[in-house]
Amino acid sequence: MSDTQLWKVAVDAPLPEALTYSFAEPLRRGQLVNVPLGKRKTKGLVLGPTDQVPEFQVKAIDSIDEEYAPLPDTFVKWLEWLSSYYLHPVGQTVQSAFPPLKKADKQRASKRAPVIPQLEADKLPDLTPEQKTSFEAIAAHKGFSTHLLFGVTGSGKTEVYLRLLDKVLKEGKRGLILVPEISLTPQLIQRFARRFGDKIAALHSQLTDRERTNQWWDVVEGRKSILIGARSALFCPVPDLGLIIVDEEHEPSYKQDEKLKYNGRDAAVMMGKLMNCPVVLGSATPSLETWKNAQEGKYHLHPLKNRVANRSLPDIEVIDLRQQKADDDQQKLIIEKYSHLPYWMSPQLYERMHEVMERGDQSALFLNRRGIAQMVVCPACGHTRECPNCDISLTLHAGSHLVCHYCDYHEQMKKKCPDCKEGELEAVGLGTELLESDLARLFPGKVIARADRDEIQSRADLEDLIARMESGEIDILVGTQMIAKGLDFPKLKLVGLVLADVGFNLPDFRATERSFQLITQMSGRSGRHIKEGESPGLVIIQTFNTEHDSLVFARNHDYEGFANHELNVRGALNYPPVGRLVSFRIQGPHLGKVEETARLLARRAQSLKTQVPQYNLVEVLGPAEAALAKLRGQFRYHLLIKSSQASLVNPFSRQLLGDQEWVPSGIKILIDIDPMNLL
DNA sequence: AGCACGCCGACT
DNA sequence: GTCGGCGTGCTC
Repeated sequence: MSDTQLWKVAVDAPLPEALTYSFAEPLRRGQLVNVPLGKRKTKGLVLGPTDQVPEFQVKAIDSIDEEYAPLPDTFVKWLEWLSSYYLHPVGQTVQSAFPPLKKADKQRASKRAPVIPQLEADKLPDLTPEQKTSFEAIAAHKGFSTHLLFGVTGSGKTEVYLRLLDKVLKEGKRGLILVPEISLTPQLIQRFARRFGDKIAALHSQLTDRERTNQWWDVVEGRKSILIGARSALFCPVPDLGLIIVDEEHEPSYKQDEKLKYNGRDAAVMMGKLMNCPVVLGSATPSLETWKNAQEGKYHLHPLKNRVANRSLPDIEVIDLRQQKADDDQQKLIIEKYSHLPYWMSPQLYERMHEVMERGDQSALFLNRRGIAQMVVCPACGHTRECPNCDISLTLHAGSHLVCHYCDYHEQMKKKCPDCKEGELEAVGLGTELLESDLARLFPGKVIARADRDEIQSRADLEDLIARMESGEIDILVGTQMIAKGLDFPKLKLVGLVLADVGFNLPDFRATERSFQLITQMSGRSGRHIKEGESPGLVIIQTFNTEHDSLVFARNHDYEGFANHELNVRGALNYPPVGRLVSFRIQGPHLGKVEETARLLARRAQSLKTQVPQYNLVEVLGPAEAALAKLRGQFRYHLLIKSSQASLVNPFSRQLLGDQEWVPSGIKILIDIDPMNLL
């Protein structure tokens, strides 16, 4: 071997570490190179030179990929942090930093609408005093600092973002704004396009590979100075980054739940730190993680307490669904009068819907369950139809279709119970499809639309629905939480949560937080355009548990009260954000082997605890069958690692997994650092 | 992730 | 006999 330099290269393969290659010519960290790997060729990212001469035969890098200039050092650092923090193979982490196709050599005319529309410039609205204060306080920061823009819905957070971006642009820097995929609608992009014209680029899941590639180059080569996108937009190396904004920072969808299980919000804060620029997190219902950081002074808090134009918050009315006893004659009369209502519709909700529609306004009903019924049960033997691949009951849809909501398995519902062959299967439960058909009966002649994953499959479907809501064609909208977020309809004056309990009882320590957020978001949909003097919008929440923590605080619009209360609850058990959590999932096609490996993992964890003194602050929970014990033919077990000492969980998890040579074949172990979903 | 090797069932 | 099914193992 000659004295050619050795390099650490992160190759595109699921290897825990970078591999060592030689190259006779000069090379730079961040450069994409072509390397041989086994019998094939692949791409790799140069992480840096190394002096360590390995005992095996080192291969040479084939060539430099001339298409890409080396990625900036801070950006490579960010990729390395992602890989090490989330325990994901470094080679597969760095691949996301490149566009899917080769650079286009000439612009070809596309039949698709442009990614960013050309629009007339907007004139600047005046800032409210609160907006002005927040803007100035954030704008005073040049280097890394994290800000929580805590603004109730309708308080004008977006206008603050726009002003901050405008300032950053005037300083010759670039801005990156992350939004949840679901709210990355043409309306939002239009709003940015009206302010910043052709300086905008966008990256989201609806783009073709060619559009994505072109947007990437537009940003990287500086033709566009603001990038707006879903969490994956973080992987576009924006030059001269001066500001990162994460809108709706509490959204669970910022967490990727496969492959590299990163949280876009946390990764954005780390990027701000490495790029030395401010990060603004915006929310009406901040995650407890962010709220805690703001309370402790790690993040700067900027409250926006008032809605613009002094629109008042809607009234929240909680309806107790527990059956009322007919004690007296008057009660009997009332029960008699409303006996035609389905059990899920309270007389109060029914009357309010009538009132709203008589005024020509719209109502919307939410229920976080699709279909007609959660399950079909045989009344004779108690048999429920379950998915053959997943441990979950099949949901009844129109046309007697039974569907698995996890793997999309379909079957036709049989009349007779397939188990005892005697009873006739009965539908139990409630779903959006059932609401829709009941409503059609209760409000004949009214236009009812449904918005759930079955009905709204593409962006075009959603666009169409939005247009029909805006034009006032639709009287009643029924949907899952798909429509709880971000939508803004002037004539929507009543929002109903049909059964709040669906969210209360999920097997997840964040269930109460999620409920609070959902209720608050829903209230944000109602009466956004009330004029001075008009009565405020109305929110009706139906529940069997009127005293649930999330309701008690949400009905008073008391986020701070809720957050402080919930932080105490979490702290008592060291749950995040007070403690840290890592979830290990053990899965495979044979139950016995999965169980055995889960127990082996737990034994390794217990023995690791005794080897390092500080690890007595680490709790090992489980192993236990996962809440979703079987999914797509794979049995699943969980092991949870919890600690009050945040810095311990990552090294503990890394050591626990070790070289993975102890893992038997046919078993996969998936690690989720800071999990959002414990199913 | 690929791409090999390797060891059993049904094919011209 | 051998073509190919996908379980198992390795990649500087």
